[in-house]
Amino acid sequence: MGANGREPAPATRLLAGSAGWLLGDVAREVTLRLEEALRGDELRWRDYGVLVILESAGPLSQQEIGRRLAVDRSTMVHVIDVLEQRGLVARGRDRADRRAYAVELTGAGRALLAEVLHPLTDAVHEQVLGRLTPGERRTLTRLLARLAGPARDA
Amino acid sequence: MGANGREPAPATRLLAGSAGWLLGDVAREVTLRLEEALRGDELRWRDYGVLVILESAGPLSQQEIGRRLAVDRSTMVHVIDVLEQRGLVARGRDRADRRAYAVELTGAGRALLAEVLHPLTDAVHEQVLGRLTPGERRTLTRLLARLAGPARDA
DNA sequence: CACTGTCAATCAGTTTTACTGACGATTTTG
DNA sequence: CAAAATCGTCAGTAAAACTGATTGACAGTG
Repeated sequence: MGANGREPAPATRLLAGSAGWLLGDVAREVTLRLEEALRGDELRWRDYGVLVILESAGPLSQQEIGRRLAVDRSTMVHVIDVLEQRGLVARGRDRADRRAYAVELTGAGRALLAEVLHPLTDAVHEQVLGRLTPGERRTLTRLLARLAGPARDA
Repeated sequence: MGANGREPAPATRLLAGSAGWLLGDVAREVTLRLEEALRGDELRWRDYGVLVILESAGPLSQQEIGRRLAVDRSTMVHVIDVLEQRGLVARGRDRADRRAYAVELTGAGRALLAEVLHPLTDAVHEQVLGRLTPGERRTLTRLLARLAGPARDA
């Protein structure tokens, strides 16, 4: 898994009024919990990410998936290999560009997401975000969406 | 550095109203930019994390630092080795428990933080958080602080 | 005080993981 | 059409992290 084994403590306490550090702390915690929740299904955070992206965006090339997850193209080869062997995704050919695959979710992949993975990860998010009221949560989501938005200079 | 080389795109667009995913996206971007900014000083994100923690919390054992960063104790050995060789931290002995080190910042470490690293990372945070108004930024910080707070069940 | 169990740091060895550079096939550009 | 760029792949390499064992220190037991 991650590293330590035990529950992580925040990296900053006093200082660090900086939202950046807090962001890192919270994200690290979410990632650790997510990895733990997914371990039973022999999936890593990144595998789940691939499935979620395909679910929301439809068929994509391996590189495009990797770009969205900040994963190298050569690494994506093996990631998709495994998911394909487990029948969760399929490598179709992109008609417009025969160099690229059009990786897409299979029915089994879609079903696993709906019946197992989403409930699992929703629970994790609930654990972490549970301290906020629904209104606060909406506010947080809105602010983060602004930050995650497109093209922030270069 | 991270992986891809180029600018990362958000992992989720449509779906994913879930704050958890957005959090991951934004944190990933901050991390990538931070790594890039620190590369000139031959430091990784984690090294900077060690220095920041020591600056704000005072001398700590290697394990405690690792726990706060979710880094394994055996990995911390080498991390501190390098920082010590560069004269940024010093391994003192913990008087109360002579099994543990009391790792602390040196003057050089403190100076590097103040004169180089903090300005560098502040700039990164500014790039990413720049889309928010000061008021929104305060709100975000407050919400994240609640999430990063102590003891969220087990 | 000898004895047992625990814990911090370390180290050697192993495993995992990620990147590099090159390649064929294909597309795009000039 | 020739040249440059792109997608996926793979072999080799480099780096990073974990495992288990060891040493010295601490805490509690009888």
